[in-house]
Amino acid sequence: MDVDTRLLRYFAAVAEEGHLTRAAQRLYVSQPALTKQIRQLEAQLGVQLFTRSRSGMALTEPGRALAAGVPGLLAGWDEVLRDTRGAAARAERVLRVGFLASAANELTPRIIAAFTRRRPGWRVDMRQGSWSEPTAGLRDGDVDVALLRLPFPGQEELRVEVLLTEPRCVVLPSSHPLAARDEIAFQELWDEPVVAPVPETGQWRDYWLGTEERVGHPARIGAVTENPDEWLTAVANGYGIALAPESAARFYPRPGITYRPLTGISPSQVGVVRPAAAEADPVVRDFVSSCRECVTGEEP
Amino acid sequence: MDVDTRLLRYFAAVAEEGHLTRAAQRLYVSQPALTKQIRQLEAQLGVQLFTRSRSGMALTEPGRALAAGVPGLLAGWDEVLRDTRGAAARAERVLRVGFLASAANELTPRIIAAFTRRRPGWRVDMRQGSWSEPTAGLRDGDVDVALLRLPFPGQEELRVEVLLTEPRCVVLPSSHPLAARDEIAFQELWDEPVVAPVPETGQWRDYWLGTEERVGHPARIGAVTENPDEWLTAVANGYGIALAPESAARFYPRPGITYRPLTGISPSQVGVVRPAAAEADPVVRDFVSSCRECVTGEEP
DNA sequence: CACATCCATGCCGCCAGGTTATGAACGCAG
DNA sequence: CTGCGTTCATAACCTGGCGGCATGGATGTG
Repeated sequence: MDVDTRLLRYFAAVAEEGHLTRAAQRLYVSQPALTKQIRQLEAQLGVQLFTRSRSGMALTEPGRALAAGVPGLLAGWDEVLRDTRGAAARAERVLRVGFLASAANELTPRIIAAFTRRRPGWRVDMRQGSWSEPTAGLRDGDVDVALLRLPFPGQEELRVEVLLTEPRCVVLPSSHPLAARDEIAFQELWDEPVVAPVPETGQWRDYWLGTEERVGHPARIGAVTENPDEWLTAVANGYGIALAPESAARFYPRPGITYRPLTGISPSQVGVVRPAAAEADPVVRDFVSSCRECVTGEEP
Repeated sequence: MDVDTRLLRYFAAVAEEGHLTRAAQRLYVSQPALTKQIRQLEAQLGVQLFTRSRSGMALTEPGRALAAGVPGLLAGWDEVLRDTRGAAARAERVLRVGFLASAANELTPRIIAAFTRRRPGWRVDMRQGSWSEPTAGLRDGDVDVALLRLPFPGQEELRVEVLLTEPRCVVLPSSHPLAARDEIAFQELWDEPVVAPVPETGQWRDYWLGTEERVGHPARIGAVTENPDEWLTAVANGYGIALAPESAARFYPRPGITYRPLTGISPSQVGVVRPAAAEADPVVRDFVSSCRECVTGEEP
């Protein structure tokens, strides 16, 4: 018997949530669509998977059996998918490099140039991840190596090598009173609402909220954003201020946005990150070497 | 990314066959349909899986990666499916009993009655398997226990208990010269074409061709059939003769068909069969006990 | 008793998969 | 060289299924 993995995901969602309605909104489909799908799954299997009631959908015994197996199947499929895509990238001589916002700043093109010198015929694919995925796809095998700002969650199980350090500054709406100042102390911003990344980013979020430097004074969240564009727009619209690396002033200038130097806050670091397993991959090693080469002296 | 397992089966077939056209006929779909599906799979993955040429479809490197993973996924799904159906059967108090043709003859209803006495509230589901599946679904987990004629392929890894033994006879078209005889020696039939089961049945097929008793004189196959109906029809139409258990004369009488006693051939045995793992299942044990009870004396 | 919250149903538009028929490229035999 | 058979690709068409909206029915709650 054949099924679509989508149908399995539907089933898993309903099994987890215990409610058609809630599962439906989590899956971004209408509730009737889910009703139909689940009923069809039951019909195809010839098995009743749920007992319906006013208070939701409860798994039956065979439903539990299916629910026990489905996550493993989906994980297996995702893994095969990644392996296939990885093989395709290698076969096409593509190195997939993940990053979140500005990657390694002005260093980035130099790194790519150095890598291309080492590996003629290879191409570098720069892939910007969303902030809800703090490793830019590295943990899921969607990229081979990543340029990330530290710290980020899951950092411990990955190989990290710091490339550069730069001060953090503050992003203000140009209309903000402090925007006129030449330099600002972080403490002056403690009561300002902050435009923050999504909660999944864990310590990365804390870092950009300046939690450590607030010594217990909690940050007030003014808006939650998924990527640099949303983030700048939110600041420009006055939802709050934000911390940023100094280079953001060069990479993300924008009308209505003002960057100002900040004191009383630690600098930001950018590192090159790869899974421990990739240590054996000569192409990844070459990329890391290229990063090192661009950092250590030999400036143009 | 989502896929239908059907699509994965398509891919696996093409990968194995190396030809779109051949895979298409193996899958019973048209070649254009396969073309479209495979191209769509490639498009969804963003990966070229095959290199096309006049002489077929050859896997690319990423194609090989996918081909390596897909069989495991499909096997995993089939297993989850079986577990779910098995759980459903247990939950509904259904014991699924497989058989191929006549099961345990007149004993069958008595066995079911005895089982129902031991397990009130349980229902027995008798499932006739096709001859291309010699264990009637036992090996695939489609049934919990089976009533089968011995020997059959794969017998060694299953628990078998002989229930009854009965002579084998011959099935002839009524118009056959030998149909007039009261008793026939097997040797007289050596040159007759035989209506045989499909080749997958292995030693089961050999047994019903009488290979052992032919001492090297090979059987001539007159027709290949999948189930009792096809088999009797083939005999009635004169495609050949066939061996059968004596009870077939009672269970499968049919105009144009004559059963005659046979000498010079070993008798047939029926056994109750279950996987070693089912030894722990009290319901299966009760069924086996019921079989034993009906065999040992205590006739009505 | 009205209301909120479940899931189920009916209707409709659209897309994806299948089929048949046909085309294009190539190898092979006469 | 030419016709035939093989391969995969393309085009036109039909249908079934999926998803969306609106609504209904059952059940507990203020």
